[in-house]
Amino acid sequence: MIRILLADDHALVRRGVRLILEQEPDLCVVAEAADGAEAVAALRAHQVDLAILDIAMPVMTGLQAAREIARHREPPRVLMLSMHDNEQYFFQALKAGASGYVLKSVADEDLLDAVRATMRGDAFVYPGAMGSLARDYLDRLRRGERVPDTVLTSREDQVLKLVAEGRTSKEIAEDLTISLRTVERHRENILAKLGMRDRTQLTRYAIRAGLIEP
Amino acid sequence: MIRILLADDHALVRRGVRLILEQEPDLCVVAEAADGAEAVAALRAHQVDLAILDIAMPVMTGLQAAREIARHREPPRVLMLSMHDNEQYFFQALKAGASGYVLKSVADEDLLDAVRATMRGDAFVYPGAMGSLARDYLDRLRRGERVPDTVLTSREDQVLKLVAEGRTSKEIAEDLTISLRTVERHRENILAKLGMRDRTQLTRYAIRAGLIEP
DNA sequence: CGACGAATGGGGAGCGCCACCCATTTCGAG
DNA sequence: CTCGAAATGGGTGGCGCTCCCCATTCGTCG
Repeated sequence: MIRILLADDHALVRRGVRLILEQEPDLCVVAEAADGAEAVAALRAHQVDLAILDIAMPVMTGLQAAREIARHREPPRVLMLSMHDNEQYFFQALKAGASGYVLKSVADEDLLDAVRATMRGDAFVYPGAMGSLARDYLDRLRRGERVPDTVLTSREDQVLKLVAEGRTSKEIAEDLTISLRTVERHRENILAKLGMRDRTQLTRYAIRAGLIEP
Repeated sequence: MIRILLADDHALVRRGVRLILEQEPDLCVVAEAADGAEAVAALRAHQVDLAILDIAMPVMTGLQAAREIARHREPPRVLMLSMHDNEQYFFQALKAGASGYVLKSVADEDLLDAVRATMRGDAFVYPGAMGSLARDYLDRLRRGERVPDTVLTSREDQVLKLVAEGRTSKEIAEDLTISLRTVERHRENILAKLGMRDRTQLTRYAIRAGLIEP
């Protein structure tokens, strides 16, 4: 019997996925959560074998929750649920310690396959239409190549979130109690790392990355 | 027997909502669609009493599909499914001829209630946590007051889309072969109408409105 | 017809954003 | 211990964005 924690901010989606999962006799959803913080809390209250986390959730995103969960003594497996076939997400899920990455656009059989593959201990699972960048990445991993780490630092993530929310550099500097120049420095580094040129692209990226809600 | 068309770009969500609906003996999902264009096409092929449309879909959004459907001779009822409790969406759904507006964050019973209320011919339905602005709006409608039309013009929509994609005013002016000053004029009007102050907020709005993908 | 909104265009002021240059401190990995 | 990466801070210049002012030409609706 596989005990599952299901986290998604939309009750309707949660209910639907639960019905899909519980059509299988050996799968049982023992807890639900509407955001990342609830998910982490639920893990303390319930014995869970597998956590299925939506990426885009308020309060704490699925990615943040996965990082938190990975620090436990006996962490459950983690399957990330995502809206879009986005490579940045995929990389971050990988780094956050997830065992799989499933798109909401896949069929229900693919979700069930991913659940079983993950519980068997298979390597990183990504069923359905796999993006070419993601496939390249997994191929290179299997060949033992190391890949450049393009992910932002935690401070840059923090600044990016505020930028994408529409705050000005001055406001961000006051929030973080650092100099205006340092905020602008972080912004420059973020733009350069992501190959972008202005705030609007950062906003869309932050939404894709689950840092903010649309 | 109520025959339902279900349109959502995520197969997993579609499957889940279908399971919720078909727990009721008198509800039957006779067709599914992954975008607005498919939904409109499916209506020609099937006899449908109720169309449940997700707002955010590729190719053609649920709002565009609803406007299209409203032009039919005997249009089915339309229930909009939305991710967020956003007033702009709500207004647009109303104008597009929808009979109801249901948040994905509501419980499954609320969805079923909305389906039945809509089929009974009840006025605009909005179960669950209703935003204060939306409630005001419906109250004023019931009292017969007329409300100001805050929706953007088609030209403004066009400019907004390009702004949200990160194009500069100069680039937009070249695209639309109009003056730089006219583009800036449109931008000012858009910001004023929506009560926003910069491009990042416009980007998030455009994503919520389904004008662009994240 | 007259009024109003939509679309078009212009000038100017102020500030935020982004790109380029420079630096120091701290901390962890090799 | 040394080297690099992360975080901190400074200066300068150009251009984009936003907010004021102004205008004309169309439609449409009462």
